Amino acid sequence: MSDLRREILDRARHLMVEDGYAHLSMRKIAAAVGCSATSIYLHFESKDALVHALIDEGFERLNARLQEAAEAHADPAERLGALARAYIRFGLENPEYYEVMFLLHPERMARYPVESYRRARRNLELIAEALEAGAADGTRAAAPTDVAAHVHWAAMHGVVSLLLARRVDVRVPEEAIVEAAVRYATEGLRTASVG
Amino acid sequence: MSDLRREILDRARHLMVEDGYAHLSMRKIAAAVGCSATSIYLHFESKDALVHALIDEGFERLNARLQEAAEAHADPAERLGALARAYIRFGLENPEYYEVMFLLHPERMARYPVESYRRARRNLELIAEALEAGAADGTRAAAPTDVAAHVHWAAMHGVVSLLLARRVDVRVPEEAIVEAAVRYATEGLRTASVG
Amino acid sequence: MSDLRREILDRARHLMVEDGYAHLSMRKIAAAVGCSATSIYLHFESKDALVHALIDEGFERLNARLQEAAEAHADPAERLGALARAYIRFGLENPEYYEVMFLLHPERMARYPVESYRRARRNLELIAEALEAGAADGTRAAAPTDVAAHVHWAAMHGVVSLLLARRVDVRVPEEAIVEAAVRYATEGLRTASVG
Amino acid sequence: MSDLRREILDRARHLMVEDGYAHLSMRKIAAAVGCSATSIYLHFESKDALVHALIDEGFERLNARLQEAAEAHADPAERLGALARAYIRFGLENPEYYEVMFLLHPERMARYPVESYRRARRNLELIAEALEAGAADGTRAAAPTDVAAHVHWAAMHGVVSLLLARRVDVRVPEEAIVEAAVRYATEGLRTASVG
DNA sequence: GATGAATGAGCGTTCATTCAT
DNA sequence: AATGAATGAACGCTCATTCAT
Repeated sequence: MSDLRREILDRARHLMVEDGYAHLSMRKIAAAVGCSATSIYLHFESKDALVHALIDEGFERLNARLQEAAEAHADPAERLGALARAYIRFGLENPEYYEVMFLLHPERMARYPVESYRRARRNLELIAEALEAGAADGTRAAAPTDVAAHVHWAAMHGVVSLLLARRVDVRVPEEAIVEAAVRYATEGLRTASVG
Repeated sequence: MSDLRREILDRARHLMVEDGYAHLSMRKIAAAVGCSATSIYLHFESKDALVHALIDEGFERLNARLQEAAEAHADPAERLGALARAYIRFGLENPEYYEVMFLLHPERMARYPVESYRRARRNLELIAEALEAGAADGTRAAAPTDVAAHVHWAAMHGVVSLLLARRVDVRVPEEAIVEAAVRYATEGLRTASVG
Repeated sequence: MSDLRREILDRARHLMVEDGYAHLSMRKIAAAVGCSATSIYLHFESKDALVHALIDEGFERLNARLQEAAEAHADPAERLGALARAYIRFGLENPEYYEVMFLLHPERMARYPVESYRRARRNLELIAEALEAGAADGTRAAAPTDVAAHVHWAAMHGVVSLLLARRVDVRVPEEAIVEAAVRYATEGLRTASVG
Repeated sequence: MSDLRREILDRARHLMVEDGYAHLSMRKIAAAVGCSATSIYLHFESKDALVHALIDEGFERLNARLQEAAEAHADPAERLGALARAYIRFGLENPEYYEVMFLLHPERMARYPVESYRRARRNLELIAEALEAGAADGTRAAAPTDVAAHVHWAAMHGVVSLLLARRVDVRVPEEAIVEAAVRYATEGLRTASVG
């Protein structure tokens, strides 16, 4: 992959977290990179394509983190907690990726390649697998794990997106919320929670 | 309130859910309403003012729903569940309001009157009060309720925003996710969950 | 003349000196007056007509000042000096009038009634008469007084417009320039100056 | 310098003298040039920047003319006359430049680079130097030359601006006025005129 | 592989003016 | 005598994109 392509992606990410997706423009990226706006088109078919590339990268990185977390813990409950923590951490540490990964509605994103979304789904599967492991060893009720996995994910996503959007009262320490959310996810999905 | 003003707000809301905030423009609103772009300025000082009016309306409606839910249940746990259900329902039934209320970063929204944000905070207080009532009657551990309230809110918000963004696999029934999330919120915030 | 009409003219004048002619707008005048923009049209056919009314008023007032100055001095040289001083003073004390009276090119001012310009010409005649009186009593060479009158006028106009436009170095005292210009006009038009 | 940039400047100048600064718009310039409005922004950062470029050019040309006039005459009185004539000629021959250079109020012109105004001041210095030379050789009283220089300038400026604004009766020959003004300036600033 | 020049569409906003009441 | 509602035209400016070089 060309250096310029790499540079463009990085600058675009940073611009996005600074000014927001709405204010991301080809000109500004070019100016930040130090090349002409035209040059970007040598590496990306369009602005959409560039954004899609960022989303892809984001999912790849998130996947790696979750995979790592999952593999580090054999115990289903621990694994679930580790997944939750890894997810939130990723979001908070990579706001540039997170925003573009989840704040855009797919239907509004002209022709986003389906294949990329498949990767997104892989994250859910990691959660679902942990839940199933829990069901298998009896620490967790057998239940529709796909539903539970979505709820788990939603809880994590909610924390990340409220924090990133600065919707949380600054007097409430971020770390406390994260830890409570992780515990919440771990405990909340226990036996009783999914019918 | 003039008919046109009402019409503008309604069309703007609908356009927002169709095209997203990013693509909302005065001209498009005018076209949808069937008036000139200039006419909008007879009712709203600026585009920002129009959006703020929508946000205000949204918070007012959400508030009403939550208040109603809270008042309908004396039992803290039930009240918490009712709040969760009301919140999610509101979001899913009013995607137009929800998007503009919660998906915009406040810092990027230029001069949104502080007073309106106070109303937003009122929602959180309703949750916090239910949690405190639970702590008082012993069904719930005494704990920093502000943290717990945020986590509760985040879980609901996560469900709403993933569903609105069509991030959830269509084969998983929406209703199942909502119900699981509500139960999850009710149970998950029990004694053990917040240290 | 109706009170509102008077009020409109006055506010318009003041707005003009504050924001400049370019930024004078019917809305702003209306807001300053405290009436609706539409109401202005009950008293003035158009924005141009309003501006023309201001110009008329301005010339009327300037005329009065010059007439007064001319009548106060029998000696031609003194009269000339008095006219110069009166002219400059008028300009500096009534920047609102002066700007609109002289900074607009007549050809750019849709249909300005010729009759008003006749009043403008009367000012020149006052100067010309003083010059002719000087020629008659021998203190001044017989010469084309219309040319001399224009030059006299131009010198005064130059001082006023540079001062109003803040083109003059602030370290040079305004009063010194005015006095020098008056003396200049009085002396400079002596015998030798006009061939 | 690109051809288009040159073309834009030229057309803008001509439009300004036809319609006045107030009616100068990017779209009109573009239409006159035969390019899109957007293209102008490839050569000028903003409308202000374009106007500033015109002002700069204007001062450069005026400076050259005055410098040339000053250098052509050793005798102070002659030099003063030559400066006056050169100034007036420049104004009458370059109404487009003159308007933008002197008819705009600097305070209303948003961030005009100070450095450019320094060049404007250089013109005044040329006059002041001639006056001082006159004082030195005794043909002129020692006196505050800055005041006298401003008055001299004002007289020339008055002639130019009245003529450009077509304020002068067409029956009075322009050439006669110019010559009288030059003579006036030369003589009028003699010994007696500045105390 | 890289660029400068160019553009049509669109943006939020302001304007003078008209018209029904 | 006065107004609120309405509008078409225009404003300066930014955008993603194309094309010849």
